[in-house]
Amino acid sequence: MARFSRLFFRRYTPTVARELLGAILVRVLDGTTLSGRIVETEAYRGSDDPASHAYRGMTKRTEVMFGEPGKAYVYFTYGNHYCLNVTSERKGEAGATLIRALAPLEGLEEMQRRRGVENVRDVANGPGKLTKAMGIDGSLNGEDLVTSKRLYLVRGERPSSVGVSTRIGLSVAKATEWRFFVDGDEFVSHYRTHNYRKRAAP
DNA sequence: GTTCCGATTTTCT
DNA sequence: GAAAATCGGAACA
Repeated sequence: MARFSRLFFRRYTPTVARELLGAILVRVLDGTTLSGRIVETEAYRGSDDPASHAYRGMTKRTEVMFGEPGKAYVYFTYGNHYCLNVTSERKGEAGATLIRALAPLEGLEEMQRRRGVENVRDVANGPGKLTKAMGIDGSLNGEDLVTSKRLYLVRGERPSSVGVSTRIGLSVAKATEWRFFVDGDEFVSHYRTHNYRKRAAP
């Protein structure tokens, strides 16, 4: 189970976001291991990306987006949900990939319990859903995914076909196609309404 | 099946 | 004071 190196994350964010498809997100919680295959991501950058939290410069919240690549950026939104991102670009340059959906692997029953749903498809097919399923909250903001024992990423089989679309839930930069997903995967969110557009080369 | 709407609180202006 | 990288339930078809 090989992890990604720091250098993997120290690159152009849309590239990192696309190459994270197929990787396994692992959460170790109270001795239990929860994991899932990443099937949907979105890229956010800095001063050239109006949709990014980092667009107007560094604030307390966006500090980690400007820091060392390969760390967890966890933020709270809509008064209810946490979202998990992985930082990228070199130190000083803002960048993060939002993990939007997982295909559950290990610890499915525990994740179903945490989510309060039976249907496997509904366990982690959204950014707020997967953090709840895996017990990820603000205490993991800044966690180093390259070295952490409680939250990390391992390499997985890359999908043969990758879909591309605009990002979801934005009021600005609506035309930028920085959402990536495993083409045809049942665990991708908004699978009927946003799985359109051209496909990127594998 | 799709569309619409309210919840709830942090963050930044 | 407004908006928010969302979710789930209700209504409708």
